[in-house]
Amino acid sequence: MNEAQGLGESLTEQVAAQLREQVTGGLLTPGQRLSEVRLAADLAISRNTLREVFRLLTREGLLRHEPNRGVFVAVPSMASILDIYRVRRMIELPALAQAWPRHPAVAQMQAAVRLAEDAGQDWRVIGSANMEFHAAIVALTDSPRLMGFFAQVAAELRLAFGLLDSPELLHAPYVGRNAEILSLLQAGRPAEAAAALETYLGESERTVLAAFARLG
Amino acid sequence: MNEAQGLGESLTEQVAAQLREQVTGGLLTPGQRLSEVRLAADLAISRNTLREVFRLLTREGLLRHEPNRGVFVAVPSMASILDIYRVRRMIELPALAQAWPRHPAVAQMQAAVRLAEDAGQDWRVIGSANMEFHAAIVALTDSPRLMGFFAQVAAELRLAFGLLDSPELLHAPYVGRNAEILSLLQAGRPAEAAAALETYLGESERTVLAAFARLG
DNA sequence: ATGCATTAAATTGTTGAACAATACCGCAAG
DNA sequence: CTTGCGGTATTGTTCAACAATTTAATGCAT
Repeated sequence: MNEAQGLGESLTEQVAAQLREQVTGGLLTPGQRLSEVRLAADLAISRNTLREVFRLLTREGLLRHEPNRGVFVAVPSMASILDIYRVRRMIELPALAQAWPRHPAVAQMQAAVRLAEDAGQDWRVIGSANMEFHAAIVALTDSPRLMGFFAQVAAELRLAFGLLDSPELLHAPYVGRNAEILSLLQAGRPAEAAAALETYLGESERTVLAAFARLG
Repeated sequence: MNEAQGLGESLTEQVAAQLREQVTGGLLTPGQRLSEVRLAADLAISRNTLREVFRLLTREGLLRHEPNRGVFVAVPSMASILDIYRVRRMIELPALAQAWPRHPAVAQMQAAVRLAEDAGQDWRVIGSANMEFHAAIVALTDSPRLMGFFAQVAAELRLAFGLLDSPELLHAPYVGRNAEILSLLQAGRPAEAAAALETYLGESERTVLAAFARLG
């Protein structure tokens, strides 16, 4: 079990990234139970290593661990979505309002906008680019802790998105807004950019909650 | 290895709590290397279980993991302290400013204040009570994500405190301020309470940074 | 002595098997 | 229909082994 080792990264972290992708990408259904023996066999790793991965992703909030019962894909609730958007406001708004318009992360924001604009109808790429845009906003703070925390929360949100029916409606309307926020920031008007982001988040939250309520 | 099982909690989490306490309590020196075989023997657990614990605490920021070299107790830097206080401001100030004066967490705040007042000269208890006070402030938000994030950051800060020489100076001056903040909140003046907390955090940060600079 | 390549020892990374402890499931009895 | 009981599957934890890598030691040439 040592063929395609990804240079420096331990197997545990590789598999963690892989599983993270599968969970947030919707390949694994929320609530689904993950059998240790079966999943270990599927991933071609040992059960012990898989348990290390489980501990990682459980702390990230993507998996839920019930003692002596197993681990399950976390199932997003209305409360968790409300909480996530609250955290996003608390982090993203000050980050943007206090931003230095020539911060390196602005380039990341621009790259994410371009990526979304050139993505055509591929909502998967659009969604990913959208999240990169907001991660770049948080990167404006130069705070490793905020960036890590946001990445975690963003992963949880992606998990919730995967539960909804029409994902294109959740991302597509916002690529234009991202571009607007970016140009406001580049024009040296961070306060207005933050204001635009606030309405953005409000609408996004409403959309997500509505789509969520439509499921029961 | 199944004598004093702590009712429901898995052994991994028990040991994680134990190690967390040892790290934040200063029993383990920052930078110190933690040998898997030796520590596993000391804790009377298997190496595999210990590795699960390592993964937990590494993600919490208390340990650092260098591939193929081992795990070390994280060593706080000036940058990390600055970052931590920035996060604290961002979380605690809005939490207090928007607080409902009759929120259940107010009781926790009060309990922490009393505990500190009755602690005499035991700076260990005072420091612990102080942290509980601020955790209670975050609990005012009813946000599980913010609470978890704060707990993590607070643990990192305790780790940094352990590095400093006169810990009583870091906590003792602030028990009075905590009481003041609490009474302002109970009096229905959360804005003023938040303002008091802001000066509190500013002074505390300056004190910590000064003590830290005194080490090199 | 100093610098450097090579070998040996120690440690981490990962696996597989084993067993205990717990939860799950079907079935019989009341 | 519920309760109690056993059998089975799964998780929790340990142990022993080996591969891979780092660290230390050794010896040699300068």
